[in-house]
Amino acid sequence: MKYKILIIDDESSIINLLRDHFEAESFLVYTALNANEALEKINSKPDIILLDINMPDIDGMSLCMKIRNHISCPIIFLTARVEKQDIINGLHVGGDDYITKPFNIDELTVRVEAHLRREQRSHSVSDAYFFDELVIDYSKRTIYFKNEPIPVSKREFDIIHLLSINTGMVFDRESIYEKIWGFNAEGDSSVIKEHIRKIRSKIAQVTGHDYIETVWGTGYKWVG
Amino acid sequence: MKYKILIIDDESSIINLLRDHFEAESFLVYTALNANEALEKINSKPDIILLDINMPDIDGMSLCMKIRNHISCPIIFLTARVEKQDIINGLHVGGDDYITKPFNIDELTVRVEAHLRREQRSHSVSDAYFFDELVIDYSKRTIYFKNEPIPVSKREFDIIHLLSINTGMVFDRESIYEKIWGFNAEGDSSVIKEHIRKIRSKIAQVTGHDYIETVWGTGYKWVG
DNA sequence: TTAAACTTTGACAATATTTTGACTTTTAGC
DNA sequence: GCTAAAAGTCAAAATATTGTCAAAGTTTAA
Repeated sequence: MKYKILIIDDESSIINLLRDHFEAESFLVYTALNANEALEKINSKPDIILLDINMPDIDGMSLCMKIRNHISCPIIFLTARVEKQDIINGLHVGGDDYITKPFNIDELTVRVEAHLRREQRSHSVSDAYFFDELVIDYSKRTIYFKNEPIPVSKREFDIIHLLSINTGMVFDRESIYEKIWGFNAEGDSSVIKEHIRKIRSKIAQVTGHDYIETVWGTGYKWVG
Repeated sequence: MKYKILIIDDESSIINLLRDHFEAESFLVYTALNANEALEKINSKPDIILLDINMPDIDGMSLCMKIRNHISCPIIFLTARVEKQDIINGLHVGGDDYITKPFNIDELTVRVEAHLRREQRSHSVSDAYFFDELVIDYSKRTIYFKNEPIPVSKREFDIIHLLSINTGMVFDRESIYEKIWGFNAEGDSSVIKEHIRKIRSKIAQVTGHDYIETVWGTGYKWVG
């Protein structure tokens, strides 16, 4: 499986340089010259993102925030060497990284690979959640009750996944829709109602218990 | 910068195991074998705390409360698998987490890292307000008393939220109405009377205490 | 290519909440 | 104590949100 990398920079010379390099390293490369393009390309679910925060027309930090609302992969920031120290500190956050321009492309590659390895390690662990006899195995995308699988569809599993790894946290229909269908998906978040109904019916049929609680006026949450 | 982790457990074998592991992961490790030590070590301002709630001489929950009065970092509870369900539920309050013993150390590490990431990203100190046994968890939009949720409606929670994050500050009905319904909402701010009544009744029924004080001729304020 | 499974849609029913208004109680000042 | 303004109470009406169903559209797998 090829890793997907998204490169966001307003200088096409840099984009081309990086594209050539990472394609040669057999990455699947996506690129964006501006914020709008970047947010569109997010839907391709990249494994890692390179983001230039010095683009003249764009506030790199707020773009970063928007990206963070949709995806949690590592982001490596490309910054000018003259960047203020407080910005640099802000960037070095939670698994993210930065590298100053002009950069050594080998160093960049090493960092990218380190992040991907680390991400993979963290995903390979803790890949199932247990709620008594209900087991949600995220790597197999399967739910079990007393070791018997409960068949659910793709969308249904996506919703169960989102809610259950955030047990207790309330999601409104809009944000479930945005997170799973993609932020610029067109359509009506009221489909969620129907999916929730199916999920509840399938799980309750087997377990006799409703794991999804409606928070009236707000959304739904998983209760363990 | 190294992350600081405080490990509280009465079994020194577990302490040593965790110390070795987290030092190898380049954490700065602080440890405590009992409640007093724990409260002393709090002054080192750890970024995350691991707390065994099954210590024989110590009530883990009340220690947790005391810790909460000093610091608002995430706490991961180490619990026995046999712990009662209502305790488990209570632990999920305020963005905290729990892991059952015997635990997989990689899974523990992943959770620790996830919490540190989340904390950094959201910049938010803690998304919950603790007063004695009453906990208002803003991200979950839920109120708990002794770990039992008290159901409140959307508007009710909005009002509780506004008042409680500004404990002691008096709001007149007009300004509550403006802040929650929107400044150009048409309607009568006397609805607040009714909502306040419902809130008081719901909370008092469970806690026996009225957290909203009427300031006659002026408005209402939250009293902690 | 076809059949089955999945996803989406829209109308409507079922529920829960919010608001209203008439009424009672409490309060501060006279 | 008396009074007027402020706050509290209650139940019914109005409104908003969520649940359900069947049918149509779409994708997937054999």
